[in-house]
Amino acid sequence: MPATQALTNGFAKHAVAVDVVLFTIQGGRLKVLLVRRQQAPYKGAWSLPGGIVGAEESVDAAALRELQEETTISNVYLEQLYTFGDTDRDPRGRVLTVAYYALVNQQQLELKARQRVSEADWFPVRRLPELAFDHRRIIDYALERLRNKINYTTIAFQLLPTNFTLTQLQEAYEVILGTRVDKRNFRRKMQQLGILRPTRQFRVSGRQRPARLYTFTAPKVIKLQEKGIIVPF
Amino acid sequence: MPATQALTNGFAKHAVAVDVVLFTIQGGRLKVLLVRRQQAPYKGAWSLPGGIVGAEESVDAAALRELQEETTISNVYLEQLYTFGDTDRDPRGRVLTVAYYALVNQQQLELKARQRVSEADWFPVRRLPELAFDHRRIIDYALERLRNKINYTTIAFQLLPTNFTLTQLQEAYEVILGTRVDKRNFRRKMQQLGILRPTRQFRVSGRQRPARLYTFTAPKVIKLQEKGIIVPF
DNA sequence: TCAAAAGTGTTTCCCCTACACCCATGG
DNA sequence: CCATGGGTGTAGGGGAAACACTTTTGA
Repeated sequence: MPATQALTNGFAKHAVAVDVVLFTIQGGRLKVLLVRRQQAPYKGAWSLPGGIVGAEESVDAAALRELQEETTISNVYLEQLYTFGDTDRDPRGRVLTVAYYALVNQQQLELKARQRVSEADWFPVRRLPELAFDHRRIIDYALERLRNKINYTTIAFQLLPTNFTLTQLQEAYEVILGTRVDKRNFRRKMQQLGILRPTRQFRVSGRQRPARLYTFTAPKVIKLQEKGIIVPF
Repeated sequence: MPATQALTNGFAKHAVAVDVVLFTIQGGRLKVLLVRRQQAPYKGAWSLPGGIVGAEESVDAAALRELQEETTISNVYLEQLYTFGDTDRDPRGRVLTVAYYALVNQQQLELKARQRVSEADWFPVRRLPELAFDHRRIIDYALERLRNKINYTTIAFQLLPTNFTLTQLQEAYEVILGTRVDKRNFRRKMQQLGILRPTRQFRVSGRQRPARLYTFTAPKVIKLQEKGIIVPF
């Protein structure tokens, strides 16, 4: 018997799923992508995009695959959240799920709408419909993680286009934290962090003064170990 | 066909394990519990306590069970860490593992030694032996989580006996963070947090002035949302 | 000229930090 | 009386918070 078989015989095996909480900011609200279930249980209910992990597929790869089945987005920020392993999560029987969350910006979103097959839509996190399984709990958990992490990392930039105004950036923080932020303090702190580069472009919207566009200099999401915490203002 | 069967037929199923990083403080060092593997692969190598999740067992319950197979500890602080889902972690084939970490104090430890069957021992996190699988990585991850979380929660108390001196508490922080801490600042900050209650007891050790014993007032691990961050001093 | 958002500095206060000596006890 | 850890206060600096007016543009 090959060594490969030693463990896989005689031990319990489990159905393992992935579920992805995909966040974006749209119309000044934080939203999540939900898909309508085509089969029982919870047929017709809204649920998180997700599915079963393949036999020879890594869990991370499965999460990415599910995301790409629902969208045409690439280069998404995707992070593992938590594994929900209670025995009674799924009425059909024992299904573990490894939850992820992901962040995209509206530019990336435009691509998506054309390609969708099954019904999917964006819902404000403060106005969620009834959800299948324990997906409401998973979203709550994702939101908590996002709120914490925005304070000491640069994930907020994942929700913005490549070029953005400082007001857009501030709105991202406000929408996620659910609080107002002082404009002058916010701008000073952001500029002190040294992760913004001003461009020579401006964004005109209506009849106000045009706003300067900035880009994010760091190539990836980074941890801010300086005291550059954003939270209370 | 009952609904229970709908999903469990025709889909990939996976072996799912739990692994637990059990920390304690002993002799002024942060240590983890390791057990010697009895079978191939990695036979004879040190590894984290852990095992396969049963068919009808929740993942949390499995982690707790593994802990109790190795120790007689109850009321342990146990927290899920991360799910390692690469396809090549285990040479026998595909095995997912859900990693946990746990914290115990020396009082609880004394109970343990009598009951152990298989070989197990405590190793300083800075002097780990060669480890089976990707367990080294799991320990590193657990340590990182612990170092972060000690700054904004009260988990450090899980490593101390019910009554402890302020010096013991400070040593716990120093051992975990790997840095020295200013005694006066530490004591002031801890007392300001309002989570310590002085007892009327003192601990005598040798020929010095006896140290007052304190207890932790909060019933559970709590988040410190005040600015009571502990880190830099 | 008006509406609407962009952009900009200063002061106050509190918290973090650095730092050194006396106390109580057992041997 | 001496060695050992227990226990205590203060002064200075820096970052966070509060706060309001001018600028630029299109209509």
